[in-house]
Amino acid sequence: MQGSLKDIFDSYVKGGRVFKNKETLSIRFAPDNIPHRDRQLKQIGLIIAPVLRNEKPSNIFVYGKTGTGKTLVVSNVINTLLKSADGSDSRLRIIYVNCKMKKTTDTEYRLLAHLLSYFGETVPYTGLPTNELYSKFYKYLDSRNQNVIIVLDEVDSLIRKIGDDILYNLTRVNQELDNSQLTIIGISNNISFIETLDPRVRSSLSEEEIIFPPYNASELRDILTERTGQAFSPGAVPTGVVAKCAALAAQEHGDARKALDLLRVAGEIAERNGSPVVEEKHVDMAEKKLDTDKIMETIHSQPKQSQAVLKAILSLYGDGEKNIQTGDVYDSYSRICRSNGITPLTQRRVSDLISELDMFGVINARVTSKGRYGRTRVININHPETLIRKMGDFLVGEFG
DNA sequence: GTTAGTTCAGTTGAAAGCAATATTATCGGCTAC
DNA sequence: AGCCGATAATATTGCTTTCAACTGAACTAACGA
Repeated sequence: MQGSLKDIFDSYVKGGRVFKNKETLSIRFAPDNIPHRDRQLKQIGLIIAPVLRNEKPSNIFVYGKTGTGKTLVVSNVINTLLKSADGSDSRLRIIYVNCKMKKTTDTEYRLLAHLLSYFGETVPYTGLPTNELYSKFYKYLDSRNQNVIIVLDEVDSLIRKIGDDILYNLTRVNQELDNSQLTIIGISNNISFIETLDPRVRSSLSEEEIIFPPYNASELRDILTERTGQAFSPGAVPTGVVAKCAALAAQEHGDARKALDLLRVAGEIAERNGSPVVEEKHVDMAEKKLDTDKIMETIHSQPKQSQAVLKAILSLYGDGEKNIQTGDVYDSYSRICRSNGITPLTQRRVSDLISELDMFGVINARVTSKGRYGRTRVININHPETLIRKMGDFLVGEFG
């Protein structure tokens, strides 16, 4: 009792110091304990354990939606494995590649170059035929007796870009090697992704499949509770707030990442407002802020043309137009292009851009048949006024 | 009142054009023998 | 001779445009009761 009273005084003295260690809420932070993932952890561990005896484990294919702890669990297993292997003489090599990182791995060549660089082999940035890299890679693997595990995080985006040839080649590497062994762990967000693969690749890559189901609200609550202990000052986060974050994130396919973001941003807001305690209204504000940030970010990263289309839509919306149609947008858009010295695209393309903006959730568009008066997309914007104004301000900056 | 056709205003899919990059092939110069 | 880097030649992308078939309900006209 006295301890907690002291805590309250302490935090009061520090002037609404909500966080103790904010780092622990970041995505990059790897906690030692991963609640509700014991089963997966054990499964992967069991499958992969044979490497310690220099035997080849099965290839593993891991899938589950974003924020279900796939990467976390896999990297946890890997680290523990490396620690256990430290003493023994098994020649264990683990390579982790995040295929989403555009720069390093957007072609077969780049990926191989990346893998080779793990072996200390530098290859020219460009200029060598891809086959050369393969044989180099094989040679390197085979040059010494070793057990190599390659973790391909977000393989689905890799395959979408460069096809499944590379997986085919990698999975059959073992037949070519005499001394070494290669195991592949593929991690994917997309569950249906495995079905798009070549059957041969599919069977060898997914010798073992591990599924990460979404967290439900109470599991999320456990995760958050665990992290709040590390991240926040004692007593700064009431259980109601944790529950609220968990519930909000559970609505969105149980994304733990989102739950943590909510909590972190809510904490930041509380701190900024000088409140020593995170309140539920801060969570609401945090959710709005996250939404806004996400949309503003997508807008920022849109190409000029797409921004111009959005500008056209917004200016129609600003004129009080309800039920904006593609034709109107196109007129307004070509006006904007003319006054800004941009060459306008065809209506065909603009139509696609509109549906893209819809997919991103920036606007809301759906095709409606207006009977005798044709068929078109009806566009509206379902955002709070503040966000719309923010969008408008940004686009005025771009297009005057 | 029902039914069968029309019609509009784009939507959607496929194919092809085009410019920017990436990958391969080729060549001349340089080094080591 | 063999290797290296530079450059030319070729292939691959990513974004657009062109062409053309398709859509679905409001509107119309004809139908039958």
